[in-house]
Amino acid sequence: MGLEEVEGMNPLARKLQRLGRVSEEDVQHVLALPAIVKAVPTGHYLVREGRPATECCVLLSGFACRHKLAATGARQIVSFHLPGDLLDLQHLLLSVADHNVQTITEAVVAWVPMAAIRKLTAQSQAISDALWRDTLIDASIFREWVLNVGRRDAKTRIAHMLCEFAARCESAGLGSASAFELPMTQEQIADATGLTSVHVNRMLRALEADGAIARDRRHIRIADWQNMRSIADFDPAYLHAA
Amino acid sequence: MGLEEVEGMNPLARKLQRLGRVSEEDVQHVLALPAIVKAVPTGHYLVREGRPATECCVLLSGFACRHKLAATGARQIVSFHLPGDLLDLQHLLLSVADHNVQTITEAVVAWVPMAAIRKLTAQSQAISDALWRDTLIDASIFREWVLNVGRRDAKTRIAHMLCEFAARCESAGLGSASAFELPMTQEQIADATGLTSVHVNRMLRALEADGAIARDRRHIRIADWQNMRSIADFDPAYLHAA
DNA sequence: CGTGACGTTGAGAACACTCAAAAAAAGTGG
DNA sequence: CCACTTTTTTTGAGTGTTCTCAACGTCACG
Repeated sequence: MGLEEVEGMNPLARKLQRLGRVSEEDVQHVLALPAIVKAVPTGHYLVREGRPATECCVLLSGFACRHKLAATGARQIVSFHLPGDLLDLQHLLLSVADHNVQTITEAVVAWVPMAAIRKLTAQSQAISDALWRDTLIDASIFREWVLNVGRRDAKTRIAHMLCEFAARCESAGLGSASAFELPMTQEQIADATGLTSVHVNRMLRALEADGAIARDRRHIRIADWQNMRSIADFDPAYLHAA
Repeated sequence: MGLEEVEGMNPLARKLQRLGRVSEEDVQHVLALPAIVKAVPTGHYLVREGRPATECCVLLSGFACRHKLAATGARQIVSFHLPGDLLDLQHLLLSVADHNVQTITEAVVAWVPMAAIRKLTAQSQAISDALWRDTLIDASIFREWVLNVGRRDAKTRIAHMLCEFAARCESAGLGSASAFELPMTQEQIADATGLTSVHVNRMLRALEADGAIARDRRHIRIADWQNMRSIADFDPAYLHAA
């Protein structure tokens, strides 16, 4: 089964179109890449630190996170991933993985041989640019996370993470930024923000008490987005979405 | 004055050779790029957040840092840069800067028009790969910084920063990793590690008291590198230097 | 209806922060 | 080269945000 046979609007095609001036023909070339599509369960490792990668994993549905471990065993999530995301473009040019990628929900992924992608990037400047641009946007998000974890207090930090997730979901066509479902546990939010799950819990309730968000289970509503932006110190410029 | 006229072994040429299979001819093409070389003082801004960038800045001598500001005014340094580093390759494909770049010492920089670089990357796959690879390594370092700031305690965090800086200096040919000069103030170390300068001072003295490092002003000696690696939780794999 | 994962709450401890001030070093100008 | 200023480093005392440990509640699922 190939990428072009994925049901519904292909999230990868959508993402490519967002990334730049990629022609319809180029998108077709990408979707024609040889791929093995698989359904994987929650918690499944897609990339392992220290392992060489010869295939590129595309997330077609579900959510994933990228994480690293400290010597103490503490885990730091360095990014979350949505349908359409290319999960290891790094390995197009870096031979060994420096982090793990793991699903946080059930997911459907496509495995594409690196060699096939390299061939395509050599042929099409537009595709090469789009993929490079994608890795640059990832890097921009990492920079923002360094700031988030390094210089914001717990409440702001969590609010920022929520804003970013909401904005990215909306821009990926997964629904509205003002009402969405969180796929991650509070412990995963903790690992992403450099806090403990206990403190994440307290701060989520504090955000709720402040009226910044409304919660029902994992469902989040942001009634006043301008207010939330200000509480979260969130300026979406770093997402380079436009 | 062009890049090829820089005195001594050109740090950019050295870096390109480290980045991949770039032929002597390709290196010459890079050095032949039109460039305006300038000496700039300490604290000079090379890139400003929010500004579009049409030129790429190459650091030829001296040191620089990349930083972002939180709404509270707190500053987070997200990376340090050494001679040979390309300071805004991001802007090859992202039109607006999402962070600042500022010198932390006197420096000499070369300004190269983006258009000229784009032309070169379109012509040579090897150069394009080398530059893309450089941005991917930057991203890997950002990921490590998220972990460093998010999940390591203050002493480990500072030790890690020192190890990284030492390793990068050595690999850039600026001297030995076991004895080097720090170009940054303790306040800048604080901004890079998400701490206060007061606490950085205490932790540096603690590292000294532990025998992990020896200091004289900004000069650092690491007698037992294996010990320091272990204290710092430092594994250089993420630098993808090999 | 049991079991395990996830979320919630409380009490006490700790790591890092704030404020403040002095000492040392590095620039600056006469 | 010395007096002066500014920046950087160092030290102390008290505070607070976040952590740790521990327990209990709740929900999903078999």
